Amino acid sequence: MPELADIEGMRRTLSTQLPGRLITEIEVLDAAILRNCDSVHFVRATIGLRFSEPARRGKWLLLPTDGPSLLVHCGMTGRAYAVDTPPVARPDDRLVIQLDKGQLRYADRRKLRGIWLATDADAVDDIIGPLGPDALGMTYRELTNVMQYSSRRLKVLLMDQRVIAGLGNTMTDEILWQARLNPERQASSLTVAERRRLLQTMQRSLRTAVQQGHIPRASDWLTGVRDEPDPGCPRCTTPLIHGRSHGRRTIWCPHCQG
DNA sequence: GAGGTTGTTTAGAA
DNA sequence: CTTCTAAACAACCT
Repeated sequence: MPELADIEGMRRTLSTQLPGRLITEIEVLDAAILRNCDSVHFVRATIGLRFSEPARRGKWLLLPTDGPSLLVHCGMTGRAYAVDTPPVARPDDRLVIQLDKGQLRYADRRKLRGIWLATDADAVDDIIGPLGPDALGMTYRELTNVMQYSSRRLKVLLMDQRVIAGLGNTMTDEILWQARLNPERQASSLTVAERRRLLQTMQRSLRTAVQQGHIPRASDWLTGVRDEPDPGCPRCTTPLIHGRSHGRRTIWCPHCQG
């Protein structure tokens, strides 16, 4: 589920539901997702708070209130969403925040990350840690700054949240495929034209994904075929290469991305 | 049982 | 110093 576009989709939806809502009750179904406090402290600290406008930083979802903020990181399988009426219980339900109208829920199968409570802006920064500029709306100057002297490989650099915030494994493969750039290239080896192409492709594909509220799985995108057993390139049908960058699955077309 | 997965952090090697 | 690798976290799928 969660990369920039997915998180942005959650934020956009929650921004129509959450502002002004009052927390009346907390149901901690699995305390393991509370990362910097225990259930008792979390309940005591949050009941009576009123939500304001949700925000996003990279893959972090920020849920501010008139008091402390809830910081949500969905890991690989998390999802934060609001409902009017309680849905049928599911095994991956972790937290239910009862509101004066409806519920805010957090579901997460694997629990790789979770929810932090931040008392003020400094605590927010401490918990989130250093983040590069957000991939959505990144400028050419920012991209050049992080790339021109880096000897790291392209894909690994793009996925480093301290360098660029928001890109995950799936979108990074997609952007590099659309821009016809090999993920193993050294970042500093890109020409000005290639960097401009990378930036334009990144912004165009991210905007499309954000509009849909999730990463598209279109047949003319790499995302549409990457989970097939024997995928061919959607552009030229050449069998795609499966590799590994920084321990992560990496897929590219040996013809288009040489 | 083995091996894989949309994320991040850590230890240790090169 | 920088960069890379493997493993860990956890839970489910094939």
